[in-house]
Amino acid sequence: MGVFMKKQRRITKNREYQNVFQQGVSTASRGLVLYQMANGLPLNRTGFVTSKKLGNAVVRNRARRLLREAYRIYAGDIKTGYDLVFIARPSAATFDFKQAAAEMKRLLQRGGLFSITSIPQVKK
RNA sequence: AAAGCAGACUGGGCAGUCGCGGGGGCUUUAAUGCCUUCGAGGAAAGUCCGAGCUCCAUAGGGCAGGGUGCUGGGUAACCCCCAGUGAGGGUAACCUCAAGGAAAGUGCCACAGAAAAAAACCGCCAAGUUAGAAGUCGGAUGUCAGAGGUCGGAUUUGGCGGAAUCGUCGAAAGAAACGAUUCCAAAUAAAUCUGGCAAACUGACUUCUGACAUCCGACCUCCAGCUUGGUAAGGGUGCAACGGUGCGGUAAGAGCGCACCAGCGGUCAGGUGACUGGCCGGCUAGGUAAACCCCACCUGGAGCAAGACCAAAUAGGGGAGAGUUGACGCGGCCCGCAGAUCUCCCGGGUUAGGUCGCUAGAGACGGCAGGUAACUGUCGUACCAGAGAGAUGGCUGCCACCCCGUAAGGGGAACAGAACUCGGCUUACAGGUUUGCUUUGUAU
Repeated sequence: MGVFMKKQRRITKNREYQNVFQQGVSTASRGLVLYQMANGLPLNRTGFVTSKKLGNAVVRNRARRLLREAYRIYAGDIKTGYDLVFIARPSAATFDFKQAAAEMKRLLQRGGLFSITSIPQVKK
């Protein structure tokens, strides 16, 4: 469980982000945008984008942390081999943890990323 | 107790659980895994000053440019801090100040106002001049009133008055004051002679006095205009008007004189100094230097994406020596440095790929000593974030705080996130704790 947020599992290069944005598939909800693209690797990599439209540095840091925690809930239930980029839209600045988790679950479902055997549950 | 002033501190706590980044240890070739430990702020913010550090020439000389600007101290340094001085504000505690030079020069001072620097618009005063008015005095003429005098003729004397000439005056025209001569006339006076009855009213003439009118002259006063000069007391304008107030003084005024005050210069005393106080002096100098400028002091540029090393790909260079020209470059210019080209030697540069820089420090905490203080010295203690698409978080429970509600309960909780490191400044900030002081009120 503890390996899902390590550095190898993160997208770090600007070039990789540009690849996902240009070649990936996007899904959007009121507070989030998800870009997904198969990466050909035996693991998933994630990136979280919080632009200055959200607010000051404190607001951006909190949004990114909430998204990371929310992703941690579902990481074990997702198909492998994808690069995922979550972008926070301005309304995400006021999210609490439950709202962030619900939004992410909807996006992952609409992107068809949950494994067939998994039954997604919001964990305590 | 209320209101206020100046500081200091704090910025939810505890527990459980799941995570993240760094260090250390164990295992492992490595990865992985396990254990342990550390992990946001008073402003981490704005990036406004000052430094360290790095590269450019070792950061050098001159000019230009920039900065600072009461004094003394502190500091690695400062546009910072401390203690003072001065000015302004506040009843006070206390607060504020870009606070050198305006008799070095130049400029500017909107509108208004005569005038914005060495000023005369109004006003005030004097003299001259023109015209007018009133008054007083004198003269001439006329009228009126009152009082008085005179009234035939001749002669003599005196002589009012008038004319002419001459002299005096004047350049002259002329004037007519004085003198002389001549002539005219003679109201009338006196004397003598003589005539007549000679009176009164009226009348005529004349003298004096008064009043009135007109004219002339002189003086004085008033008013108006003009000219010349004096005057900065007053008016009005303005942020500001050529020191202020008072008394004297003057034609009117004025530092023209004096007293006090402000300011200036000198001197003495105190203070390291800014400055303060006393005395003396001559009497006056507008403001503006965040206008140019002058003076004193300081000041090279770029910045951790600095910069150093490594790796792969691509395929360009670098160093040393000589050296015309001095193009390009080093910081805006000059000097200077460096330098086109040739010879020799060597392996580099670019690309946000990696590693280092990169967290032991002008540091933190505590004690002691020095100092009013800023701060400094010394001793002790501990090691206290270090990422790189960027860690420091999620969930749950209890307690504490604030708001709503009778209650159960519900809701809220500021400003804000390290990015090479320090010292400052500025700005933002819910609530809470605390120290000293001031004013007012109450009680004793």
